[in-house]
Amino acid sequence: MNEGFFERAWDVVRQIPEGRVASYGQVARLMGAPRCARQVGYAMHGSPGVAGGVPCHRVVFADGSLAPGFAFGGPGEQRRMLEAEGVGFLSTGSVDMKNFSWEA
DNA sequence: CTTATGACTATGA
DNA sequence: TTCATAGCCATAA
Repeated sequence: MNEGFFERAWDVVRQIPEGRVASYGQVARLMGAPRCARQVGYAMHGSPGVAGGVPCHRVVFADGSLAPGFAFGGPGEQRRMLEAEGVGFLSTGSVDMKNFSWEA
């Protein structure tokens, strides 16, 4: 069951429930690599996308910020998708992790 | 084998 | 508060 590092990251992201967000460090920790947040982000870059079962749009920075410039069709697009799932945002433009951080 | 890169995070100015 | 830098580690060349 040992697949590549990337596929393991996708597997964790796949477990993120709708209307919830997780930070790269959180995903990295759940996959057994708490120091590999960067590699998780890189895995999202190489992810098959939401159509492939990897809701990379639910993965955000540790402070709730979104990935600038590398969103699906635009930085505002990712925020729009999260809002559509019920995720709340702060006036700072970051996700309200205080209430929507994935706990699992 | 070594070097370079990067959708991160923590810390300091 | 925002901006810059250092550290971390997997992948590619």
